[in-house]
Amino acid sequence: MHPTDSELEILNILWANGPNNVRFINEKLNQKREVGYTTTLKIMQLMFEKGLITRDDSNKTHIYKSNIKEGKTKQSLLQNFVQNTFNGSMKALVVEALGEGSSSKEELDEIKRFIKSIQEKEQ
Amino acid sequence: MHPTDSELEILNILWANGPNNVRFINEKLNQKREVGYTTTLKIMQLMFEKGLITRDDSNKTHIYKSNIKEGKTKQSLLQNFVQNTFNGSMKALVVEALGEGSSSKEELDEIKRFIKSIQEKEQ
DNA sequence: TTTTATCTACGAAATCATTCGTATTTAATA
DNA sequence: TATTAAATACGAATGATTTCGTAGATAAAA
Repeated sequence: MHPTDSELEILNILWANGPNNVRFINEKLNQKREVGYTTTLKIMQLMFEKGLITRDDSNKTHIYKSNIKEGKTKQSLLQNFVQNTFNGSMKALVVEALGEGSSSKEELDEIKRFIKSIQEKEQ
Repeated sequence: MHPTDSELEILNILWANGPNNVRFINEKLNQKREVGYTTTLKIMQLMFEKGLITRDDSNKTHIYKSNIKEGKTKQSLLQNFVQNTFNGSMKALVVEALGEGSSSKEELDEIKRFIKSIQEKEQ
């Protein structure tokens, strides 16, 4: 089950900050863009119904928690994106990713260093 | 302007096969999944209105042609995906892409060879 | 020329994501 | 206790995407 963009935004906040209430999430979201409180609440309620998140409702203020794994989720989203956009070829994606414009020079260097570290590890 | 998933499917066919009519696109789509002819037609008409594709309507059967560049489009989609999913870090994406499960061993090797070729070219 | 096949145009329904207003409940404060 | 503040629940509107049926136009075939 794939989260939508809005749901992913919320999941990212939960993954980075751990379980939290709606107000916290909403404030984090509002650091990026304007969102009404009840909008965030509604989306999180729907996410709860979908099973994307769980909640502790033993207190007035409910505490929400991600119910799906960050790594698995992102890997699945990536898989899906590669399928749709690059006909399933991860290489085509990497070619585009390492091509001009996509990343800063610093990040490119960092990526190359990472690749190198894999290669060394495996030999 | 970002194409939707369905629109991207159609664009991919146009990019790979050049200008074509609705029937051709629809048949290609039906090799993957069942889609009605008028569904494909409608989507392409909307794509035309959005300016994603152009058409030659001098004959009864209209010939449609992509109006956006494959490379630019995919780069932009990738940029967007990286922003939403990996907080803008292309490295985080590559880490996930080269991680286990995402690609076959063969493809991984291919990617590594590609990376190597870049590194050699730049030094 | 009449019939048949093919294509476009168009409208409308179904689904989904997002948004927010209002009502209600609960807790904290005066 | 009475008031205020904060939280949840819920319904409904909006807009976008996808789907397809039907009607009408055009060309090809009989």
